[in-house]
Amino acid sequence: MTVRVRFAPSPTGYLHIGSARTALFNYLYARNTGGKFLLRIEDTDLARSTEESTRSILDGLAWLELAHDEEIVFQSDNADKHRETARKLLAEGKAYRDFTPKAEPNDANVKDTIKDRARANQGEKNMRDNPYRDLSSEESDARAAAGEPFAIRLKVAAVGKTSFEDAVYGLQERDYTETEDLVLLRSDGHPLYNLAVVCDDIEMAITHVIRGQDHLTNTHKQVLIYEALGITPPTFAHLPLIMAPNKGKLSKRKHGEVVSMTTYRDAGFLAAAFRNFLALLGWSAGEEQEIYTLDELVKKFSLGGIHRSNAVFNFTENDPRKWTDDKAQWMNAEYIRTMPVGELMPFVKTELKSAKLWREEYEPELRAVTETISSTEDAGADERPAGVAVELPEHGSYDWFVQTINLIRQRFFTLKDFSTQGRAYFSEDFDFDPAAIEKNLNKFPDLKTWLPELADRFEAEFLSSPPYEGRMDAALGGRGGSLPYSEANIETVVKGFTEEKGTKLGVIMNGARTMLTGVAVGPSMLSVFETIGLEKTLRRLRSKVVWN
RNA sequence: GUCCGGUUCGUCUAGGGGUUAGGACACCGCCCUUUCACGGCGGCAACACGGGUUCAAAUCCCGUACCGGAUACCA
Repeated sequence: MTVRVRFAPSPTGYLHIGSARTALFNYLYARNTGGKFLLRIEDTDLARSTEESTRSILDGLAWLELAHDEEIVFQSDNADKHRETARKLLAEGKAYRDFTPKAEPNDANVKDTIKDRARANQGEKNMRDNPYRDLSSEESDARAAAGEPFAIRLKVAAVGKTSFEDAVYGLQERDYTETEDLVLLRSDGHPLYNLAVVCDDIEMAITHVIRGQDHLTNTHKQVLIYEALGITPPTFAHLPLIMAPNKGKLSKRKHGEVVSMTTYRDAGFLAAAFRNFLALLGWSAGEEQEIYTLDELVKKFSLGGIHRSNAVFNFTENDPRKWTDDKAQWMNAEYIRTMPVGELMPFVKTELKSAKLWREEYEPELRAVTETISSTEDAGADERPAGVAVELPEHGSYDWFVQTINLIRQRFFTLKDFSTQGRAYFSEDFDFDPAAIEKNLNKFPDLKTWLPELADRFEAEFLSSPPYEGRMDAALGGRGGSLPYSEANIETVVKGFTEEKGTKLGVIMNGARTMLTGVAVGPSMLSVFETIGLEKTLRRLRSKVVWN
């Protein structure tokens, strides 16, 4: 029997971290077993469901690249079938009409109301004391025919228990006395969640239900419905919950953006990195590896590796550096620094494009490196040991653009960094970090004259030379010196200059870094000089904009 | 309240009778270095508690505590 699993979100908000992880696990299980991963939108509660939410959830799944098989099922489309099923159970005497008038819910905090009621009823409530439970079918029919409103409830036996073997939590048992005669159909004819889910799961031939642990008690109710229908329930696998840092519930309302998938997409996270992070929240392969390709996750995933205890998703509100989980951030940085450049390149392109920093002349290089990677995919790029940095390409084997991306990504955390911290590599219009100015320039006022002097020295010594001449830094029209503008030569010249001035190398280098890139952090300054190119180096060292 | 579930470093976790209780992130220190949020090396840091069973318990059993979930004519 082929495995068929489904991800069944209710469209009442964006895709949040918990559901994203549920979707991922379903996806991994389907791919691992060669089964199907289906998607069902549980929009039974029309009042709360919105099309916008559906779209947002679909966006989130698309971003995570969790493609579903087959058509999306909208639960509301099946309402007639749900009603029919309820009527069938009624006709068979497995359900009954409850003519009790509907109690208006106290909207304020439903949860508390329910809790209070449950507490109040404690000890004396008999789950089988509904006066309509044993009404004769004649009387029940007559009252219904007379137009009296009724809900349909499942008739749960007085003695016995439901049980099922959960793939994660093991044998689960619940005495019937703990389960009320649940409502299948509302008095307005609306099918309720548990009925709808069971009907749809049967209809979709779902073999494994993988969902959050908060559904554990629903499962008992659903098992009851399966039994009434005479159908063998699927295998259930309940997932531990993802909690907020205070171990409380992670909620959209309370925690907002930090739990939304779109936040991570927009913050410059790589889907692959976030997926990797998510996979390790509540599941482990039982080994010490941290970085997994999707293929590896698919290969290694098993329900047995799912934990039983909840996991905390750590973040600190109002701390820009720790706004989300440390490990998620580290994971993303790790991917950005170590994934094959060719794989990273399309994302960089998108980022630069949206910041209006992309130039068509980068395109051929991008294509070259992307193709190189994909054509050697099986042989090398993907086989690199996890966590090991990709070696820089041979000098000159790639062009300026790829070389530069490869250089600057070493210190980046998100895709955003390419257009913010890395902006000076692609545009003349970049900002200066005030902290960098303070630390690297203002503290050494001599730099105001020294740096333009350094520019003069560069101009006298260097020739704008291969492989970085031409296109990226305009020729100096023969005014330059004769040395190639390369790291080794730059080092000699800068060291000589530093000695003349009787200062420390760091002072000159850091000052130059700030002038050239606007920030205080980056790769080796010698590489930066070379990468920025002679012409821009001269112009930026002589710039007056930061001095006042 | 009741039912169900859980509890290993701050966090994610490995380990399921004998381990110096391992890894990752974070943090701290040192090294590299012109800086740095890269890299290298190192450090800090955990079996919730109490009883059993056993030669031996983080591991098995019972209880307690704490945390979480569920208790709807919501999903």
